[in-house]
Amino acid sequence: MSTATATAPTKFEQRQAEALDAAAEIFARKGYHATSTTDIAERLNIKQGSLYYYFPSKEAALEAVCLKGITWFNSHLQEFVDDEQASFAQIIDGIIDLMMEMIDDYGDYLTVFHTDHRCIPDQRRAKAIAKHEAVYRAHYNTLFSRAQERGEIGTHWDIETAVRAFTGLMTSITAWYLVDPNINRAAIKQHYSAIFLQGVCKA
Amino acid sequence: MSTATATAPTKFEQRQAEALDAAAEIFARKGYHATSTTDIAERLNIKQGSLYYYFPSKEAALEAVCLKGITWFNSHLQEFVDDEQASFAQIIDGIIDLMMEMIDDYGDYLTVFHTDHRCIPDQRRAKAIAKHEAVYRAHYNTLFSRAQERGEIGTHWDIETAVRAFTGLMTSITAWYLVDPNINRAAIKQHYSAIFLQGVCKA
DNA sequence: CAAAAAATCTATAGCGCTATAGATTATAGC
DNA sequence: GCTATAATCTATAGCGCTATAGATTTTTTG
Repeated sequence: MSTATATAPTKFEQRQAEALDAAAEIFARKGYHATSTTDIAERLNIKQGSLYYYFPSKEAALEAVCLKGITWFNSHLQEFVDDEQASFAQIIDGIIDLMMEMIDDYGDYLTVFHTDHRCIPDQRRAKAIAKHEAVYRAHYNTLFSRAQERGEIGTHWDIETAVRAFTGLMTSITAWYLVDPNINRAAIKQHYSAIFLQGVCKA
Repeated sequence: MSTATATAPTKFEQRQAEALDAAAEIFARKGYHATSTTDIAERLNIKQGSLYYYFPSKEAALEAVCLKGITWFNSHLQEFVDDEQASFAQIIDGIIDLMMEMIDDYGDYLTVFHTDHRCIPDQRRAKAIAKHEAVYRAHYNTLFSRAQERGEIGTHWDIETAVRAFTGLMTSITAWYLVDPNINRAAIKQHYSAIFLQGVCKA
């Protein structure tokens, strides 16, 4: 019974996850370099040195935060790739929803990934993050290429440009939403979806 | 002749501008907190301490960089506000051009503003930057409201949402362009302009 | 409850960085 | 060319931060 694949998290793992949350929260608020390990420890009501029971280094914590964020997003993006029935419009709406859900539930992780993933030294980032970034781009490419083949995106569109434009819009949702979480979700979704779909699908 | 308004820059001012360029360059590459004053000094071929002949502090340098960037952009945005003849489509194309020009000529300043302006402590940022950010938003609001009054933007659009979406697209141009400066300017301009104009103007 | 393991604390070594002060070299003005 | 001013250098004080080591407290387990 102990060798089951999805074993319940140990107490250590739970606490480690709390530490990760704390790190994400403070990194998101102050930026990686501007947060001290003391800041994170205070958030957990422990002393600075005790943090190192859960992480070998501040940098490892950043890496873990970035990894958790992009892994979560990729796994959900995968679901759209797997569902070959959905229309492009449904997919776009779905991804916008997904992004908003991520902002609600993992906003700090998202922020940290966006603003600080380049603080991870190149060599480590190549190992830890680059693979996931490639997956993320591949998923978008698959979805957009498929739409183009089906005639849902004009043939004159360069897929990479369309993907860039879409992710740019996604990022601006993030920036907005994080500043004012009371914003009208439905309105954002409707407008952004309209902008993108009408821009890319018609003409 | 010495009291003329636009007096030629003194040697000191020239060198100070060089120091600003160096700071912008390194800040843009490594981020504010990750760059040391030694890094900046080396770029200028002087010793670390000598920097303080041109700036009272590292933070003041950051503030100056951010200020120069946003001031440049605002002054050019002003030109669009002043030109009441231009169509919305012309304005959007013009702003995209403007952004690309800024990326070419002041890319580092733009990057630093985007990624590090929040490193300026709140109190100082309120004094130094906030005013310019308000101008920037006001200009966009003016341009977009005017377009809506003229029927160039659908009446169901919330101006602020449209502005956000547009600036989000602008930011993604920046991110892209900075990674690969050899990209096809004309193609980007055409596609982004199309996405936005068709999304906002029709329907 | 006793012993073992886990979690946290205390204290500090050691590093790198910012900013300053005073000395030094280069430049400009007469 | 001499003097004054500008520009840069050298040296360092002093701070805050990361990471480690060993002591200590808390929790688990038999």
